[in-house]
Amino acid sequence: MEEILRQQIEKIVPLTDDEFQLVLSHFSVGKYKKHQYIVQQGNPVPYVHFVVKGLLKSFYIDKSGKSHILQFAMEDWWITDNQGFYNEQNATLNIDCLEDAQTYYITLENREKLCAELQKMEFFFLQKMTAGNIALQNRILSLMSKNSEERYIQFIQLYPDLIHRIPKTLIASYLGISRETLSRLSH
Amino acid sequence: MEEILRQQIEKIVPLTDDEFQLVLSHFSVGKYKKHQYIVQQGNPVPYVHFVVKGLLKSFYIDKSGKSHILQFAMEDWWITDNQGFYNEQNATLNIDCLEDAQTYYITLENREKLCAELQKMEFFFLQKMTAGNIALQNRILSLMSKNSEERYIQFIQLYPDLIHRIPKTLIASYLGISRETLSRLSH
DNA sequence: GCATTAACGTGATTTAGGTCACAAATTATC
DNA sequence: GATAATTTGTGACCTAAATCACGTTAATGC
Repeated sequence: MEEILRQQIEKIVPLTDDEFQLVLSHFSVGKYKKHQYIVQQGNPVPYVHFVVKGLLKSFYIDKSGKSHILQFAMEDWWITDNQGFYNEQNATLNIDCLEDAQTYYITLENREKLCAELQKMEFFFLQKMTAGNIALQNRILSLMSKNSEERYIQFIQLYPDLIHRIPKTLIASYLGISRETLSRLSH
Repeated sequence: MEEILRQQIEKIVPLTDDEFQLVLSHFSVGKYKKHQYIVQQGNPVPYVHFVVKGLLKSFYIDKSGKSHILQFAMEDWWITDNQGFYNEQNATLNIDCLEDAQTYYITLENREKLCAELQKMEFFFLQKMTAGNIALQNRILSLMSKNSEERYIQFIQLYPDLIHRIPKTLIASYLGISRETLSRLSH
């Protein structure tokens, strides 16, 4: 399982065995069951999670009670409520497990410590954050410029693996359309 | 003008005079006129710009020819086509000036050099990128959970300064609604 | 293995917002 | 300062997608 984290980091910066052990020592392992919440609206957000097994989603519940999925996270993905975590505020999002899951998680303090001890990790996080920005900007443009069907097709292209692991209802919620509309699209 | 850049950085990391001179030496100054393009779809994106004067917008033109505004940038804001700049690809966005503008701009190479020479600048860029992520995620949730009127009200709250500098047509394009709908909202 | 819950499909109806068209008002530009 | 260009408002009409309401099928949990 550790290997997944190591490979994820080494896609961006090479690590010696010792360095990876140092990295690892700043993380903890968490195991969660399907339906379990790891972040809840209104509560603190102590960790960022790197998923090594399973599938999670982060979502926002609006004032009318409707739920909107911001992110899915499967193996090799990071997930947290960014606003809560980085600004040390209470969560505005919820995160729960769609499948039994295992993560490596880290606190803000340990993340900063790690970056101070191993400069290249700061570069790693900057690269990840940059890639995240690009993806988010593309999602915004997609929401603004594409209709339901185009967004669904794009989702299939971007995340072919997820289609078979996630109920259509949740994909609809991620795409910002109703489950009925999505049902009528998918032929 | 330099002072705006310095203050922007010092909001996050303190700098000595020498350090700031080092920072500054990696940037160049650009002056642009209203309607001038500084990034164009299909061309390389050599710089990130820090705006010290004026107002710019980045926008995407979809396949049906409609334009969607991704970002405005006035004094104290950063702007580029992230995907083009960081991945060294051709631009998918356009950036032009809504007012005569002046920026400090930096290449990817100089940015990396600067981070290597002055570690705290990497921390600075990471903080900025993180704040950007949070803002983008909120915008996505806003697009998914709020109607036109709510998004317009939110825009006014977030960017009260911009309301009087930007035609409503462009605000509509930023919010993802038609100018006619916005016109009917604003009483 | 059965009961409960969640997922999915589909019709009928509603609605927020888009599109088209035109006129008035405001702002740039030479 | 006159002319052109842009911005704004508003009516009439249209449409993509939401909502409501069923029934059916597939998972899931004990």
